[in-house]
Amino acid sequence: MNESGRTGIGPFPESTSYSLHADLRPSLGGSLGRLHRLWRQAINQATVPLGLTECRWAALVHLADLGDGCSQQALAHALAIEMPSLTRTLNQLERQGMVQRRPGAEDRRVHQLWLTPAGRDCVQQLEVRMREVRAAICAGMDDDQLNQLAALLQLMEDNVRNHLASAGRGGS
Amino acid sequence: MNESGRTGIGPFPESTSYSLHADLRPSLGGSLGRLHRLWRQAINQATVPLGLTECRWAALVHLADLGDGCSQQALAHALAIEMPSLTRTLNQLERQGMVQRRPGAEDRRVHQLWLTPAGRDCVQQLEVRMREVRAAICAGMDDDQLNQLAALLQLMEDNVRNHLASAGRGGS
DNA sequence: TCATTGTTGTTAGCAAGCTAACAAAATAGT
DNA sequence: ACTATTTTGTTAGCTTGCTAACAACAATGA
Repeated sequence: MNESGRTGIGPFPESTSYSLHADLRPSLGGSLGRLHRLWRQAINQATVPLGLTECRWAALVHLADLGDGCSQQALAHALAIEMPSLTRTLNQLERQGMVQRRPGAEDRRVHQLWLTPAGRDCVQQLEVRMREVRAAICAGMDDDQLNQLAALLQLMEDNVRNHLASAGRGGS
Repeated sequence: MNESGRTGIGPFPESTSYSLHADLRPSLGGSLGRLHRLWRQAINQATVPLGLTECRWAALVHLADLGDGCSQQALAHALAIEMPSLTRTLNQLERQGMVQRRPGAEDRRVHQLWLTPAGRDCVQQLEVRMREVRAAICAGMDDDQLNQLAALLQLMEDNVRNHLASAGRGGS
């Protein structure tokens, strides 16, 4: 079962040396992607027993955060995904009895979202498990480093959004 | 067209305040996912004119890095994706005339991978464009910060891999 | 009032990750 | 030498991101 004793996965040398602005190979984006995939895998491992996958637990947790009665639009924005992706996820969650869509009283276009008691239960369990995974993943990092990481990620996110916006309007 | 003048996308307050280890809401993983999606979007914008999408340009660039003649196994590992995902990507690249599979001389199971001249051309253009995107995204960050970021990402990646390994063996 | 435009959500279908199950070749064990 | 296991790659089919096109409702304006 591949017991090579290294941190890495296979029998390959871990050629993950990052370089500076100047001479870099294009690995930072790749690093992000890898970490994201691995993280998802870890959370899936912890949440599959609850009958949830990444997009479903993420939707539940963010919904709990936004509060009952919020629109799908708002939830999609919080998750930074597009509406059709959310539609599908909510269909699944509704079928599982975690979430309810109710027609909006004011504006009959919107579907207001409500956590069911089962959904609320689930969120509680989720938070416990996610805290565990996160603790494991952030092992060896102190609060300072976490804050720096968060700040850098935020800065980069802002930068990409700006870049996308300007390039989208005809900046080549 | 939603010109609210903020960095964010919509008319929503940007509630992205990160907290410390202790009291956090589970947003760091989400932040990673968002950044990864946005980054991909930016690169896609720049590389679609070349007839490439994320997984294809990533494969090309890593193949160029590993050198001609490497196995699919090795490339899959470098990309941190599974073999079936790579198989599909390589089928596309082969159809596009960027890459060639050749039967391995020593071990007839392996397919050795070779960049065609067209593929090599493409990699060169890719590197230029990716450098641009990357420069935009890393605006306002100095080498120190980039190094710290890379180190933190690497640490977290190692942590996840360890966590996955131990949880996989029954550490749950 | 009635037509035009914008917003919310849906359906349909593509992209690219994954696991499971397999064939073919190499390697190990008896 | 012959069987059993491991490794490499493939196919099939699921998940969850996306865009495009649409229906239903709201808001705006002649």
